[in-house]
Amino acid sequence: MYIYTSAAARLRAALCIAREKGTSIKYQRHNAIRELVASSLVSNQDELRRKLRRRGFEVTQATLSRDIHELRISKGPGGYALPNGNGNGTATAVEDDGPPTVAEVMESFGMRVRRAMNQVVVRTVMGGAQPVAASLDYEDWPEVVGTIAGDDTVLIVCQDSRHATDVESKLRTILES
Amino acid sequence: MYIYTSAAARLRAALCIAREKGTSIKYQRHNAIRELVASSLVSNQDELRRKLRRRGFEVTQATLSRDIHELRISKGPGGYALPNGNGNGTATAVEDDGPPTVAEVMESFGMRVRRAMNQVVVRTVMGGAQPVAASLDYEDWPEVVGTIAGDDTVLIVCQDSRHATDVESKLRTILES
DNA sequence: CACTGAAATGTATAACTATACAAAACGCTC
DNA sequence: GAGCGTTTTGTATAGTTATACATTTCAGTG
Repeated sequence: MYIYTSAAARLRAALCIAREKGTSIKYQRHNAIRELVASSLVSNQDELRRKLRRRGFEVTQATLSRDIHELRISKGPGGYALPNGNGNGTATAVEDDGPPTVAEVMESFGMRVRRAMNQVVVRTVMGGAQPVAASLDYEDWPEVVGTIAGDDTVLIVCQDSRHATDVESKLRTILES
Repeated sequence: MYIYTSAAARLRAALCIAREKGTSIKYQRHNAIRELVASSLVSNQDELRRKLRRRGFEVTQATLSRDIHELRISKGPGGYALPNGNGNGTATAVEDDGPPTVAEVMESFGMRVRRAMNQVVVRTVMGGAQPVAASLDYEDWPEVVGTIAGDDTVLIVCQDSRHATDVESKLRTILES
């Protein structure tokens, strides 16, 4: 069973927006899928479902199977991929209001979260560390003393172990949605 | 149950040919798969299995799943497809034996190893930090929570001080050997 | 040749994806 | 709002792919 009430509410709200903008909710979801597939590793449809849920799209695996077919997305050794080469042309029309949130970039790039003492280490897809660190810096979490990012790893330094544990669980919640 | 006798006979015959040509039967099958995938529509692994059987290769779906993985073939709306664009160039020397080991890169680049609390800092020659960190990530040592690399310094975050000491000594051993 | 470790394969099944069908939501017209 | 054809979605399940484990084959070595 799913949480029908909140889902229904969310759907209605989303539909309201959709009508105002003249775009269907399905079309918006397709754009979100393209974005996720292009910028992060998506290994199966259930993973995609969880990532979409964090963005407000709550659908079942069956719907995603249909979406993927309609978008002509293919699956290979590196997870799902946009159609051949120019898979971007249609990917536009993505509104970005200000810097992305930690939740957003973690959904897109985050892979693993681990803690050691007062530090938290986040593994991301290649090139994902900088955006994650930037969003953390921007949101300015009180537990976080500072961040350092390489190519696919972010080191988050916290006040102490307890705060690190808090940060770890917050990030892990986002990731596991 | 399958017809073991004829299968066995065919295998032996094929192996005989294989030896003469100096190529393994698996390699021959891989080439046949590439050819079929490139020139005809293959929608699933069972179809591929039947097509291969006509060419004298009698294997199960499981083996084909492994072959497809090794050949880095992807599946999309148009059936299976060879890897990215130049699907042919790779025809030879497919299996590379992965990234270099930590030992190899440390011998090449490593200069000094020091520890502080649960962290280990490795100094390398200029530009050596990334390869060292990459090999550490690849080998996925259990004591290591994560790594971050600059130009000539790698920071290795470990579970705790004890693990960091272990890592320190392992790296130092490589360096001094 | 017997033994040994590595590589390749088959079997059985878990994991994942596609689809038939039914229900709901939509966009119309009246 | 009621009626009606179309579109979208969920449910249940069939279809497809990946993988743990066991077995067989292969290449060396003593």
